[in-house]
Amino acid sequence: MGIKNLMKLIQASAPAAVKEITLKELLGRKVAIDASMTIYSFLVAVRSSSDGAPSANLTNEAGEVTSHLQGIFSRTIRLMEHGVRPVYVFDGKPPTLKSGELAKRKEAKEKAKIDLEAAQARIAAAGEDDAEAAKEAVAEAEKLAKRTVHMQGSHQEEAKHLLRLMGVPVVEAPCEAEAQCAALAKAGVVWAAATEDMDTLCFGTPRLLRRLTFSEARKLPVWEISLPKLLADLGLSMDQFVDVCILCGCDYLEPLKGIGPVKALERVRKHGDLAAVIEALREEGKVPVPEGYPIDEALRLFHEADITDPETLRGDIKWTAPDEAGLVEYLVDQKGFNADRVRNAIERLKKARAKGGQKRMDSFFTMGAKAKAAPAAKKGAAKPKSAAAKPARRTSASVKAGAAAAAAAAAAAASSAGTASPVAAEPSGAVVAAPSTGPASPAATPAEGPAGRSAPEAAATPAPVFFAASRPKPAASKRSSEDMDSAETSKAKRAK
DNA sequence: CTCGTCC
DNA sequence: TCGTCTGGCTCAAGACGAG
DNA sequence: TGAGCCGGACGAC
Repeated sequence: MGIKNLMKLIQASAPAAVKEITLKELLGRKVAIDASMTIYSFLVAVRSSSDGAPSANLTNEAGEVTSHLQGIFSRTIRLMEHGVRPVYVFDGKPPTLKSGELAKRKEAKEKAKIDLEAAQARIAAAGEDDAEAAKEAVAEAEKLAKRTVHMQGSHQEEAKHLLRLMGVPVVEAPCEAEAQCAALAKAGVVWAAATEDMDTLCFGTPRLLRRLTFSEARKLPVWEISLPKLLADLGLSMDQFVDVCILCGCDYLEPLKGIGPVKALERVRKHGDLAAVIEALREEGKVPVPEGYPIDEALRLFHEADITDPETLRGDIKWTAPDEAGLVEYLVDQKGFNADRVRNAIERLKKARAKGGQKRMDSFFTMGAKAKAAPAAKKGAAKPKSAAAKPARRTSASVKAGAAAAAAAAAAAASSAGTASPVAAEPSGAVVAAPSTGPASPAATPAEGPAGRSAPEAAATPAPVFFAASRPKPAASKRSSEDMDSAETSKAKRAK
């Protein structure tokens, strides 16, 4: 899943697009979560071992798997206790161009299954005689079992049922959940998409949250990746960014031998767009490009992804009171959960709902902007990717001097643009080069904050910092909606 | 903090 | 020679609380 | 499955 090595590329060439944030900063935020990935990770991780045997998922007495329910239940409550308002987005039908990728995964899974059976046979054969061999076989079976984890439709349906009982909104995407998450974020229906899948950036989410898992500060901080900032620092338009990602290797298209992230970026900067890059590669003849290499279709999947118009979902995305009796009946009676724990959790959930429901100060601004933007939203049918889009600026130096210089140049250019006006930092409104269904208009993307906010920060740093793990806090800058986010209530009071 | 439990 | 890509390898992918 | 690490291949300079 995702774009190969994209995170590395970002860390090398646009590190400032990634910000470490705490859960506190997500208070009151609506966040779209890819449900399938979440469920899958719970199925893999939530296991329990019993005396010597390889670990297995949690189950009720009837043998039905409950790991995903346990995981979703506790994580959702935990998030809501921090004031996060999660929306779970479920996959629909996968696009046909993905079938190659899916077939590959299926094959790998079947192989793992065969290996697993072999390992299990070895466990049995080793018996008590050879404790050493048995232990080894168990360890191997353990790993293989995780590789054979297969998510079933029933798991998804059960998760939906649980979430609905909890009063947490569920969205059923027509196709890929990632695309729907991005559309929701782009339209401002949610504040960000939370997923590990970097594809979501290609689908145009203005904000991507990674590592929104885990409890409190116990582990790693959450990463917020800003798309406008990323584009500015890379010096790419949205279209060009997608081009780079496709060249790096995505689920839809085999990557080209000899082209990695560095060359992908270099090439797109040099030639302007994907079609031109491919053409040049064919002419040069050094990198083999397959005959019917379907770049147009891959482009279409990203630019015109099959999604439900976020505006039609806006009204349904609500956090309602949990159905307490329903939850007890489902989790305790049907799935064998501990009654006390469930009741306790429900109490926490009810309290948590109140916390997340508090209106953020900036919601006022957001709504104002949206109201104005709405009429303008209906744009004409999507242009077939304007190849005419000028290659933003091609520094010939960057090709020569490598990523470091390129990043420096890009960062400098971006920050100077950014300080002039927060809006200008959003490159050409490319972020909202919406798919045909996309209702988003530039102004409807609320609080394109990160670009505006971190631009001054970058300007204040004379030399480019490549692994800026700990950057100084940005000084409070101009008042805009995003400043309210970080400054919270104290700022709000002063503003009064 | 580690380790065992959740179902 | 250096930078970049590749292929093989490994590991870990949850949340919680009792002690 | 992805992400980090590493020895080796290969092309650019």
